[in-house]
Amino acid sequence: MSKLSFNSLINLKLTQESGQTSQAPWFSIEEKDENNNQINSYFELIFLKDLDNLPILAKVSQNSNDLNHMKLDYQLVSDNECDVDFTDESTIFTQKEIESALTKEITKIFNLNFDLEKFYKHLADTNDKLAESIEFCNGLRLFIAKDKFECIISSICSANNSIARWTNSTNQIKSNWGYNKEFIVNNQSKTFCGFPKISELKDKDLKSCGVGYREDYMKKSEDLLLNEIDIDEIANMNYDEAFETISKLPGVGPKVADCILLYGYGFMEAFPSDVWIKRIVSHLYFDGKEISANKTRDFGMEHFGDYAGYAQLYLFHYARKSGLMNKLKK
DNA sequence: CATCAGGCCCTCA
DNA sequence: TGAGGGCCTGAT
Repeated sequence: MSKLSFNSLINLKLTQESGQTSQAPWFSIEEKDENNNQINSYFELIFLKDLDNLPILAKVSQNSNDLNHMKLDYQLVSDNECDVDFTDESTIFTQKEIESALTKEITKIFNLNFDLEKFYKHLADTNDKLAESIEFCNGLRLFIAKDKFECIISSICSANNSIARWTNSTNQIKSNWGYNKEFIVNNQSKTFCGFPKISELKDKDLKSCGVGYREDYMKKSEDLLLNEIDIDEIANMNYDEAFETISKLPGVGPKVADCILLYGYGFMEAFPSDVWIKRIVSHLYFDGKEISANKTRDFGMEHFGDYAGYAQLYLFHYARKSGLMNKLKK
């Protein structure tokens, strides 16, 4: 077992299960430690871009009463055990290289470099209405996409859709056409799937995965991403440029664009405004007077600045946990 | 059997 | 520039 660990404030379970749209929650198991504290573990197949897209199964786990620590273990594809065997000849990278790249990737995915305490202090100092959300959201972090293309396709899929159907569709796309690999997890065999590359999804029957009319949007977006728009180049743009560029994709309106920019690229100033954020913002900041989605977006970006992405995440979760959401239901 | 879901696109003032 | 109707499909 490896000894990799992280020492930032994070509520792993909350972050995984708060319904963020960049990706479906990872495969999870719950265990108890010797003191009967709950330990939450999450598994996912990660591709290390810095190491020729080396596939690796990551396991992050956390003791539920210690939100300042998180543990990281991993398995290579060639292994069937939880311990890594670096004598395998198929492994052309050193243990150090792998662990360094994996640590970097996990840090990105769980947004561990973001200073949560500073964000909380900012809310308290400015006496923002969102300050009371901290009690419901302590340790909640953005769950950043591990694959930009996956984020784009699944975000297009999320529009006018239910979470259950959205999760189902993306999982089917992965298991049908993505890289599949079996691992032994918790003493049983389990298949993990990566998301297909752009070219691999080109001529596939996406409708069979239940995406409905969105298939058209996805196909045309794939064409653009293969021929005109460089998916990685967007990361080098400023927010406005990136928003304009990603909005060229069919099926990508303002809300989906901001989701992709926030969760796929880490643009923290994005404020994805769906119908719920609209209702919550109207209630909390406009005295209940209903405002449009566009105006909600303008307000969020102006009011929260570089904290807009986190503010949106906290607003949503706060409303859900405090009962406000039920109250605003129409 | 209707209605609706964590929007987008298109049309028409 | 913005308001409003239609839309795949599975769940309820």
